[in-house]
Parts: sequence; structure tokens; C-alpha cells
Amino acid sequence: MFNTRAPSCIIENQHTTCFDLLSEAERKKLFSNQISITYKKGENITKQGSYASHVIYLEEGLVKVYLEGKPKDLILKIIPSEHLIGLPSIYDGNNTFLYSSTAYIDSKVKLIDIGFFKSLIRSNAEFASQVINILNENTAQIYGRFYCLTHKQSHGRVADILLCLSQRIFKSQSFELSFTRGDLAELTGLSTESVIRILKDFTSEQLIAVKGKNFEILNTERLEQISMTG
Amino acid sequence: MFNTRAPSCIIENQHTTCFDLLSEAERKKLFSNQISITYKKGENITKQGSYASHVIYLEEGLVKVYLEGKPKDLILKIIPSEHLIGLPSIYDGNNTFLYSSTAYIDSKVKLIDIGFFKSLIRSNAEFASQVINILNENTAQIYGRFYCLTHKQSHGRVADILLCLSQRIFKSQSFELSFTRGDLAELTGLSTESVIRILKDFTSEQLIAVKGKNFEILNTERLEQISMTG
DNA sequence: CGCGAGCTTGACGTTGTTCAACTAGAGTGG
DNA sequence: CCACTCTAGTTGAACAACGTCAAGCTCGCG
Repeated sequence: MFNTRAPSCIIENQHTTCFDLLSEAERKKLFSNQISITYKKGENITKQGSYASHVIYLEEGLVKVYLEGKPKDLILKIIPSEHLIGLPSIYDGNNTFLYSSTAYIDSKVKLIDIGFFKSLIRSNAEFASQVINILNENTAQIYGRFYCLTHKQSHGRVADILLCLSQRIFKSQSFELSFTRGDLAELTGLSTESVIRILKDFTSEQLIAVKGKNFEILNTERLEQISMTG
Repeated sequence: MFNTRAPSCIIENQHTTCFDLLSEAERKKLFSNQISITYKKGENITKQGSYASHVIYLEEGLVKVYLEGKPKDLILKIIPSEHLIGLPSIYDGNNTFLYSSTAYIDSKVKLIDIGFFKSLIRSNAEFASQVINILNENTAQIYGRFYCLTHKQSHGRVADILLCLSQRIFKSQSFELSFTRGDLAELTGLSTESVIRILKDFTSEQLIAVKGKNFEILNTERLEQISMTG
């Protein structure tokens, strides 16, 4: 059973520790090879298909990473502070971004030259090893989400995202959301109307309390059960 | 637009070249650290959640890699000869297989001790770099499939899989399939009945000809169009 | 005070699943 | 050589789950 381990949860979990493994000289060189930039809410950070000249380290912010598509986009994950963006784009062939990403909130990033990043990988095996760990963890995450979006039905998916927001991002039973209902719909792969209806269902069953953008989880256990059973 | 680049295509594309980057000594050690095994059609090669003691190199065969789930499994990809299985399972935390895999046909594999594989990564940065390339390519592939299964509808998905089988596996307009309709359903994330109905639609529109397990693609262009537009 | 974006609701349509029945072909044993 | 059975394939009808559309609502902000 897959759903027992990884729900649709969207957030990358582990912090990026790979830079700890650099030598003093490498780190010094890293500093000289990076540029700090601030993105405003809603701004585009990477554009799918464009030339990937940098790996991006998100110092502070919240970023959505998604595939662009004709009727709708597909959100792959949400990236919180202290994570890397664009890592899967460094593979040899075409150095282009696999996905687009935009800032949910004002975000501070550091751009690391991709050539330099690759040279670190090729010269420092411990660093490369850690990059592999990060990539693999990310893969595990995506698989969970993949399973969720293809095999769970709407109530389970909404339960998932609520639990994820509560436990992973806000770390509280109640939180104020900066997303619109449309954003939630995008995250769950549903229509806005469906999300609203399901939130209503959950409210009338006393599983959650919603007032505008303020959410409170009332019955975590039941939500987890819904998340599991679809 | 994502669908223009990567359809649902399920097959891993590039060959595994990472072992070319080993030194003579490392290669010698690799040989002494691997075990050859043959799996019969239908046999389990990896079991999701079990301890991953080996990385698996598929010398010859055809293997389906999937996540187990309660109502249905989710096929992540099909692995042809000369590819690695279980690479994403080597990340530090819990050394368990992320996915299950079974042989579609009789398959010959080599089991490579995971500790040894990791030591190669940590000691040979070029090797590690190539492993990263393989992982990233795989990620790109999965993203394409993810998009397809969540955002395309049934006809597009069936068109995808037919094109993929024709172009990537059999490399011919006509081919005899070793899969059942149920397998095709699994691959497209549809029900068996739906797949049959869609094959019938395609047949009556003269896009394909089907007789039992023998398929022939008659109108590639139109199928590609269907694949694109959903 | 009025405008507009986001939110909500109901009615309706589409898509694909489920269920049940039926068919065809490939062994198997008498 | 003929039932007998088993699995895969096929078909149709009923159904469920979501999306779409259209309308009305709310609330913050100029």
C-alpha cells in the first residue's frame, strides 16, 4: 500500500544540506558564483523549456513548481525555504528547465551558475552523493503525489492537502491561508467548485472549520482516514 | 505546453552508460560484487517497502515498475534491457524500495550490492555525475507521464501508449503484443472495458487495425493529434 | 458607494467506471 | 473427439464522480 507512507503531500521535506559538504575553497568559490535576487509574489522564477543557466537556491519564500499544459497546469510540488529549484534540469542533453515555477509569496533566491554547480558535482563525490540523496527524496515525494492524483478521489485529495498544509507548512491545527480556492483546486487537481463543495462537506461533518481564509482542523484522525480510503 | 515534448511514454529511453566511467579496478570489484539472476515472467523483482540490499541492472528483459495501492496499482514505467532498477531507493534514510517491479517477460538481471554502489558514488565523482544524469532523465520521464495521466483523457492516453509501443519498443507500425488488455488498462490508468471501447473507436475510425494481440498503426499523424489534444 | 475579484450554489453534462452477461479460444480429461 | 473449464475479450446498461456553466453573493478597496 502506498498511501500509508506518502500522501499527496506537496512540500519538499528535508533541508538542503549538500553545501555543508563543500571545502572551504569550494564554498568561497560558490559565494562568488552566485547572485541574490528577490522575486515578488506571482513572479516567474523559472520558465519551462527555457535555457537553464542556473540552479536556484530558495533562501526564503514559497514557490510553486509546475508543468505547463494546455487546459491546465500540473503542480508538481511546493518548495519552502532552504531548498533547491531546478536540480533535475542539470542533466546533460538539453540544459532546459523541466518545469516552470512562480513565487507564491515574496521570495529571496540565490542563483548558482549551473556550470559551476556541475563542476562541484564532478569534483566532489561527497557533494554529488548528497545531491543524489536530494534528488531521490524528491522522486519519492513526486511518486506519492503521482499516486494520489491518479488514484485517490476528490475527498481524499482535499483531505491530503489540508493535512499537509497543517502539518508541514503551518505546523498548527489552525492557519490562515495565502492561497485562493483556485490555488487549492490547482494543488488538488480539481475544479474550484469541487474544492469548495468538499470543504463544505468537511465543514458540515465537523472535520474542519473554515472562515474565509482561516482554516482549522478539528478531526485529524478522520481526515487521515479519508485520505487513506480515497 | 508539456505534451508536445513528452507524451505518457512509459519506456525509459537512454541506455545506462554509467559503468563505462569506472576505473579498471572498480570494474573488477563490480564484477565480484554482483550476482546474476533470472526471473520468469510474472515474478517479482523488487517489493515496495522491503529492504533494498541491491541495485538491479536489467541485462535482458522487460520489467514493469509500479507503486502498490489499495484499489489499483500505479505503473510508473516500463524498463527495457540495459537499464537500472531501484536507483531512487539508495537515498540515505530508509534503504527500502520505493516501488515494486515484476517481469513482463523472462528477464536476466545482475544484482549489485547497494553498499558497494554507494561507495562508487562517493569515491568516483564522474560516476556520481552520470548517476545524477540518469536520475534526472528518469525524473523528466515520470513528469511527462504524470502530466499525461492526470490531465489527458482516455483517448489521448490510449493513443499515447500505442504510439509508445510502436515507436519505442517494437519500432514498427505493426507488432504483436505480449500484454493483455488488462495490462494496457493498467498502463493507461483506465479500466479494461474503457481500453477495449477506445481501441474499438480507433479501429472504426481506421486509425489502427487490431486482431487479437496483433496491432497495426494505420494513421500515426491522427493518433499523435489525439495524443496532444486529450 | 460602486467595482471587481474571489467565493458559493444549483442545474446539468460528460467521462469513465462498475456490473452483469455473453463470447471465443486454449488447454484438459474422459 | 467431445464436453468442461478457465481465462481473456467484448458488449450494453446503469451509475457515480467531477467538471462546466450560469447566476448570485461578499468583501475589500478605490
